[in-house]
Amino acid sequence: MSEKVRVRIAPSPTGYIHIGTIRTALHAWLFARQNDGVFILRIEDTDKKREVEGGVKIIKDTLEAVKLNWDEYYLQSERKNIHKKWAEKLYKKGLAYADNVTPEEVDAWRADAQKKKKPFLYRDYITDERIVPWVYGKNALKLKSTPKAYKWHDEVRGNLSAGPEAIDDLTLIKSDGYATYNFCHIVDDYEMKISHIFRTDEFLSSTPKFLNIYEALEIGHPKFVTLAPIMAEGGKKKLGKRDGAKDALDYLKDGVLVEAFLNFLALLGWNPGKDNKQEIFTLDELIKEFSIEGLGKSGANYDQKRLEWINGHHIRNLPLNDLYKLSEKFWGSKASQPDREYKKEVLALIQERLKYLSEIPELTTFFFEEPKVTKELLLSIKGIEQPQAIEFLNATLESFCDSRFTVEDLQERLNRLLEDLNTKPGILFALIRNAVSGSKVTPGLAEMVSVLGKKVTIERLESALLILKH
RNA sequence: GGCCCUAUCGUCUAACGGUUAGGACACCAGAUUCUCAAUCUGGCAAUCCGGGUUCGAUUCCCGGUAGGGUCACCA
Repeated sequence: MSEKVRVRIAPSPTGYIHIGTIRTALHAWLFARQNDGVFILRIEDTDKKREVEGGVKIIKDTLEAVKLNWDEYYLQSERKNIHKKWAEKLYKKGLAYADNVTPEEVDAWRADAQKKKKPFLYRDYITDERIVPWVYGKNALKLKSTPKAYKWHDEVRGNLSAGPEAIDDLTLIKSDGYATYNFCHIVDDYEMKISHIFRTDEFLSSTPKFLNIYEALEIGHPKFVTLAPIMAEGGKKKLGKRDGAKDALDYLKDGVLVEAFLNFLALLGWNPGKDNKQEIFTLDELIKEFSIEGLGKSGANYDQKRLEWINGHHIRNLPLNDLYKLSEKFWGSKASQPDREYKKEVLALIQERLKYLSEIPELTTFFFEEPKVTKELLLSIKGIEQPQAIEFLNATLESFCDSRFTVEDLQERLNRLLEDLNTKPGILFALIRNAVSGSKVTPGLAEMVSVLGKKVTIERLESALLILKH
């Protein structure tokens, strides 16, 4: 009784892909991979007016970038004749019709319904006199609906139902010959033997209309897996492009790791259950743990802070070499000359501080260029005066001169300086930090100085002394 | 407005009639012989409201309320 799992993601090429689409795709993909099933990419490009140039490529590039590989690919517009064939079947059976109603008239009907505070149902307004022969490519074909109540099951929402008032005459084939989504997704899902439809909330209320079409077509339907919507941050609205839903690719450009991104999205509306409190998942773990039972019914807010936390975890969990590979396009222009070994050492120092790879330049500037050190900065440490600062830096210089610049050796010398100078790390270390980096925020002092190297460190200490003396 | 869906800490969520309502993010405090992080420890903090059913409701039912969705020759 175990039918082959075949799922699809069906985006339309209308621009960039936002995280809601990726989340739906991810859940479907995880389900397919877990069950040794098939993940299908079907481009829903039957609305030629809304289609944007390069839209298909954007979809493919985005899915590839987030590692959601597909096993089969279809362009819906190429299936025009198949949709036509199924539509003709309905037409011949008298279950579909064309009419001579103008768009203006429909608008007027709609306005009328609105005025009467009633839902607009086409079937309430259309009359037999308006029916005309259907000419493919010339006029539109509509379903002659059969109003009735429906009960159905949703894998996430449970048992659902709707009354006959939810049923209406949907357009099946547009006058340009292309099928509408409402019609062709049903035909295509059937022909492609889709087992589960992963989709979001917005299709819930049209499900009875779809059931009406399935029935007219005399075919069964896949299982419905209706995901909760993703809500805009802080807001109570469904997250959409207009609410600032970002291009999924933007996250990657900001240095969100793909695995972190998928980890974050997978957890939006899904959790591994009561016995598993895991929050950080690798992709393989997600495939293993994912389950339809773990999907939630209520809308989830998109939480940037949570994404940052998850991304930080994934960054820290990465072996240095892997992180370096991923980091390559994030280094600033000033870091172009130095060799990769040096950059790796720098990276190791900031690995546990990174939330986004895009933070690399700002955290590492002083490793690659002369810092701007000012007298004010050097004397900004409370509890230190100019003469003392000069004394401290001189002592440090003297001590560092014959150091081998290993972290251990430097740490020892720093500790000895604390004793010799009878001061606290909060003062001495801060002074050296400022002198060497021009920054108040850096990695650990000994580690940082070790990576900077003897030559650079000595130079910077000397130049800081000069600044102080003026 | 009709219809459909949803409702637990600020946020993501666990609980499938019996728990001191658990975890995580965020926030706050402390620890980590230096800053910022990271890490560890501790703290703050929730069942939308009103009725039922039941010995017992976060959980089941009904009604409110709130939010979302939908009512296209868009998907």
